[in-house]
Amino acid sequence: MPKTFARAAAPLYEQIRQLIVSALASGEWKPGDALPSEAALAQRFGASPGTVRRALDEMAAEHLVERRQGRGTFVATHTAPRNSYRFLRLVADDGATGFTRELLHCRRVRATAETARALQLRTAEPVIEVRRLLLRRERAVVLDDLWLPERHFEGLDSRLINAYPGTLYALFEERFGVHMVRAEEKLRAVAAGADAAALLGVAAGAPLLSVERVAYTYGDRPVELRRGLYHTQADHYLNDLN
Amino acid sequence: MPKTFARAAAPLYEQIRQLIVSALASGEWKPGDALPSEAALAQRFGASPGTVRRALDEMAAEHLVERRQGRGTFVATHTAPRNSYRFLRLVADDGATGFTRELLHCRRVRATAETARALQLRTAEPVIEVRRLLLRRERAVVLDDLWLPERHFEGLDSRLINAYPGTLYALFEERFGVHMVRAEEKLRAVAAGADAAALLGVAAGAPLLSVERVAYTYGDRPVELRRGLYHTQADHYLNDLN
DNA sequence: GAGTGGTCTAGACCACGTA
DNA sequence: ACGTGGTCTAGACCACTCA
Repeated sequence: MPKTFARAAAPLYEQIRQLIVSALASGEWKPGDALPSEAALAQRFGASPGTVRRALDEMAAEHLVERRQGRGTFVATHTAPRNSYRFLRLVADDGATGFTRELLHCRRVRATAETARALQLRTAEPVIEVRRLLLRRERAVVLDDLWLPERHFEGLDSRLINAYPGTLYALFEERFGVHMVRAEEKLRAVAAGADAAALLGVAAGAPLLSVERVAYTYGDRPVELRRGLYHTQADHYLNDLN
Repeated sequence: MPKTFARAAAPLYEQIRQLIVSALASGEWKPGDALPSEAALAQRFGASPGTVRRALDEMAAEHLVERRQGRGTFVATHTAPRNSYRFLRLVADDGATGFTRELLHCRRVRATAETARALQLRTAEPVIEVRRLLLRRERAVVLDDLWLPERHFEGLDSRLINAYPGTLYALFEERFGVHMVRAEEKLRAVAAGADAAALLGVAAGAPLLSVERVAYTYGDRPVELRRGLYHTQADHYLNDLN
């Protein structure tokens, strides 16, 4: 193998990582699928197994793939029960987890300037707006508003959401081939408006935790804007810093 | 017949990682110090350089050490400017960062039951209580209350805090040998009480972001409880999910 | 038993920082 | 020129899963 070539380029393991990410983005392997073995990938990319291993280890650390000894390397999926609430940091004070869902509406609207900016769309491009509640023990704790670019979610409607047993991200992945990879959240304390107060069963003006999320799919492309209002009376947003 | 033996030993790189952490905890190398080279550590632990490298890479991922090509591996320190706000996720909406500080008080008190539980102390053990403000552009945005076990922070007082130019965590590390490694935060939206409202310049009852933090030093030992109230009018708590 | 990822080793060479 | 970490390779052996 040639060893010396002007290296302004990324290291080989990083190039391989990006090639595998591209393959994931193109749908060559879908969430839940097994990737080829390390040896096969090494062959395909003309690198040593150790180098491919390093690329896969980094992807596992980013939750792009999941490695299971004796079985293989699998594309990460929101379908797996363990990943159901990967992006939802709200836990009950007593440690309870899990929610029931109540869809309020799902409709086609035009992107506001702000939504367009967050999703890198043009203003007034069609987006799908979803509003729903998350409940714990019959009590609403989260009011979520979502905006999704219609061109990635053609056909998404109330019937589809209500018929699907899993989480929204699992639905997006299964029905629309959009897998969420990471997200950025901005948190604030706000006073409840009249409508939110009514839906969450609190007084108008009560403090709520506002969570604005932009979620990204492969290649850092933003595909969801979400604004959540969390009622943090008996729940809290748990965050590990390191 | 499945062979079910007691417990498999941890892998060698993990054992080595723990040995190095113990050395850090014992103060063999202090924050900012250079560790011995990989080769020297390999010699010391009787392992191959590759195994030591893996241990160090994992420690670098946890921000326990910092690796610099050509220079060496260094114990992570809160003294470095880059780490000044490692645990403070509040950023201005315009992206500005950095604060000025105003100490309100620093005094010796007895641990409440709740504080004792968080810090794994006995109730009524002596702790040091610190209250301070963080300001951005002359405006108070954070009201912080801290509780520290006195046995780890003997001699901490207002004079010391006011005389020290860096962050509290840098002070703790330099003067008391307590280096913060990670933290857990619980976030809620709350209504401002009278005193907090006055200090932060908001109306009583205004929504504030409550941040309860427990910070840990080497070996997952809790050494600080902190309750922050963040005024999130022109600032937000930024969090990356992956 | 065959195939997978996990651990551990050994060594070559490169890039970087310092003296 | 030297010592450091960074990359890449090659191969042995172990642990786990499944047919």
